[in-house]
Amino acid sequence: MHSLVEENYLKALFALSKDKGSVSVNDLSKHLNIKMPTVTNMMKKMAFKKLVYYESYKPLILTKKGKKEAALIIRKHRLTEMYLVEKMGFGWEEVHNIAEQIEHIKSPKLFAKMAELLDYPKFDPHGAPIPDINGEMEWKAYSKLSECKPDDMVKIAAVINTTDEFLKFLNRREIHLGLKIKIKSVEPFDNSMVVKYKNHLEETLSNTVCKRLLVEKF
Amino acid sequence: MHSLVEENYLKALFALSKDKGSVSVNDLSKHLNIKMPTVTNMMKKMAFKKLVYYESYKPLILTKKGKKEAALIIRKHRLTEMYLVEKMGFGWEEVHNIAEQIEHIKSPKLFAKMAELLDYPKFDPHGAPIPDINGEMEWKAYSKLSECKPDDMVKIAAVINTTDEFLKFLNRREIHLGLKIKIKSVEPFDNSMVVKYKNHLEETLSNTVCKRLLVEKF
DNA sequence: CTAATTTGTTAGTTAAGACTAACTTAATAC
DNA sequence: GTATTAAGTTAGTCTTAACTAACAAATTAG
Ligand SMILES: [Mn+2]
Ligand SMILES: [Mn+2]
Ligand SMILES: [Mn+2]
Ligand SMILES: [Mn+2]
Repeated sequence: MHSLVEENYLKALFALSKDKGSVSVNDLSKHLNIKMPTVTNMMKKMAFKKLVYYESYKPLILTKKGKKEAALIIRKHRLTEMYLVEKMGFGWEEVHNIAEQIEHIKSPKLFAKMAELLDYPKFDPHGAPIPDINGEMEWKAYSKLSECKPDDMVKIAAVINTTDEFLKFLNRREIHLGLKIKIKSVEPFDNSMVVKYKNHLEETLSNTVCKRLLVEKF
Repeated sequence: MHSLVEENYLKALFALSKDKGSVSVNDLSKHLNIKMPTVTNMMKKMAFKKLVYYESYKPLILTKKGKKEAALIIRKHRLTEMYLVEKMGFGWEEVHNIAEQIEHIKSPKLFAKMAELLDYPKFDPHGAPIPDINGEMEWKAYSKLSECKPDDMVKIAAVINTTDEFLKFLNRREIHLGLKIKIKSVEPFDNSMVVKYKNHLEETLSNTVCKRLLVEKF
């Protein structure tokens, strides 16, 4: 088994390599708030464990094994978040920090039970996909709300770059997963949007907000 | 806050000082499976933090602060066990190892929620009392089944020195908390008991077993 | 009461995982 | 194409929490 520390490196590598497929020592260092020499050291250790490909001065790449183990930790994280929201009554803005700890619990049975009680959920409370027991996961082809046009009718499918503050902001605006939104207009100078939903007939959302909302058109 | 390691020392000190009120370095060392010099070192560190009274060659005594913090960890442990059994469908023999990990989670809200959902339980699945939010707890005046006499009618109130194996043994015999038992006879040479309960009309329980079962007479 | 045994302490070592300082390689700017 | 800046590595240090070996104190036995 891996230490809690290694597990957090794995998750960070996985998250950061989303697009390019590789990560720089610098990025990883910043993401984890750990100085670069410490990261270099840990990468050598994890390379020895076949979790990551490491060569001096080259980008870091997760091995197949590393990717799978990362995905399984993310599975535990997202199952936990879903469990806390669905079965214990937490708000979606409260669960990340608890899941950050519980994801390291060693008990396949606990997470199997969560999955069972939740009826094998496919998404976490923020709309992110929950990897299956083999670490397989795929993001659906969502668009960002910021890329939509006036008169588009969309449904909120996921929230990205979620901080507690951002989620509390959405709570105050009564914006949640599954919400149907109509785009009334887009301000050309700051790309903010005026949208309509439920009993909010004219709500303005900044581009910062719109870039963090993934939507499905319908 | 304290480290996971310190928390485990606190729990061990609390558990071992049940009777005498103090613990030897040797006992603590054996209980935690940690060599004596390591324990001595840790006691000095915890004495500095005012968790334990420590003087060379004297028995270890928890401070009021140490006792309270230990009790609050035990509260988290027992709430978790109760939650796993009552809300997630685990057997009483499956929950200890999970609780051993979850007791270290830093989230007052998680445990507040468990307590609320369980309707502020007073006992864990093994009959042990759950300390309140101030770390207060008291064992009721139970007797050991081994100390009962023929023809006594008793109710199983708690199980002590619980190992998974012992609990599985009780499962096979259909012995559980709340079960009403009649003592038919006691074998004088090995103190084993012949008892009657439910549809078990003549079950023999060894003294080892009877010493681990706490009962209420009625 | 002394001897043997058990218990406890001191000193020194180790591994994990962090850090800083100094140096090297790679990337970017001019 | 050299100079500057940014990124990455090496070497050495620190803290936590473990260990062993050696010694000292306390307890128990005869
Ligand atoms: Mn999360
Ligand atoms: Mn984590
Ligand atoms: Mn337990
Ligand atoms: Mn524990």
